Amino acid sequence: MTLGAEFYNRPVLEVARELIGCVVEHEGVAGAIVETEAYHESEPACHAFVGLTPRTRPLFGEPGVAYVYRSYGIHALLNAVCEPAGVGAAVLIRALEPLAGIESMRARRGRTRAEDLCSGPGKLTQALGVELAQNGTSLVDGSVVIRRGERPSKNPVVVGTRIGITKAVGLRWRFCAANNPHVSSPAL
DNA sequence: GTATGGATCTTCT
DNA sequence: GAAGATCCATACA
Repeated sequence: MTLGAEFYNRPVLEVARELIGCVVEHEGVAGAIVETEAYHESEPACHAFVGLTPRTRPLFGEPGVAYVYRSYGIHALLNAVCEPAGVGAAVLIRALEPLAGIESMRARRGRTRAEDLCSGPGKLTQALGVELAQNGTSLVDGSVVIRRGERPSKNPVVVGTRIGITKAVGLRWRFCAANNPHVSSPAL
């Protein structure tokens, strides 16, 4: 059961919280989301804050679409576009707990420990095989899909401050599964 | 165990 | 030309 576009067509903070425990899948490789961050055009840490550019165009597009961009020249970061078309908002997927296709993840990552496969936004895209080519593709019926998790209420969610940014540092817009070894960094 | 620098792309100054 | 929503290998304590 994949999440429909209506799931993403809501306030980005709600979507970010509810994505915890959901499953991301790409070409048979899958992982449960254990950490997300919300970004919205109303705050300066969001790429959409500067307005619509060729790079940020997917952020302002239809909800339920993937926004993949390159960070620090090397890493691809995976976001899920939220809120109605015209509003620049997205949820950054920061960490996964490996569920399926773990051997593929290991082969792509060159790591063996499960905690090293998806415990960071640049790592999980590499583990899943997601690249800039997926930018703008649908998360509802595209090659990368997000579906409802099998363990709905078993994931207590902790709120914290976002990581690796210099603007709007104080907003507590990071959500992660409590006591999960696969998060990139424990919440405050 | 902590610290530092390299990789390398898009955008803005 | 510099900085950024990062990760990893290497160098030292």
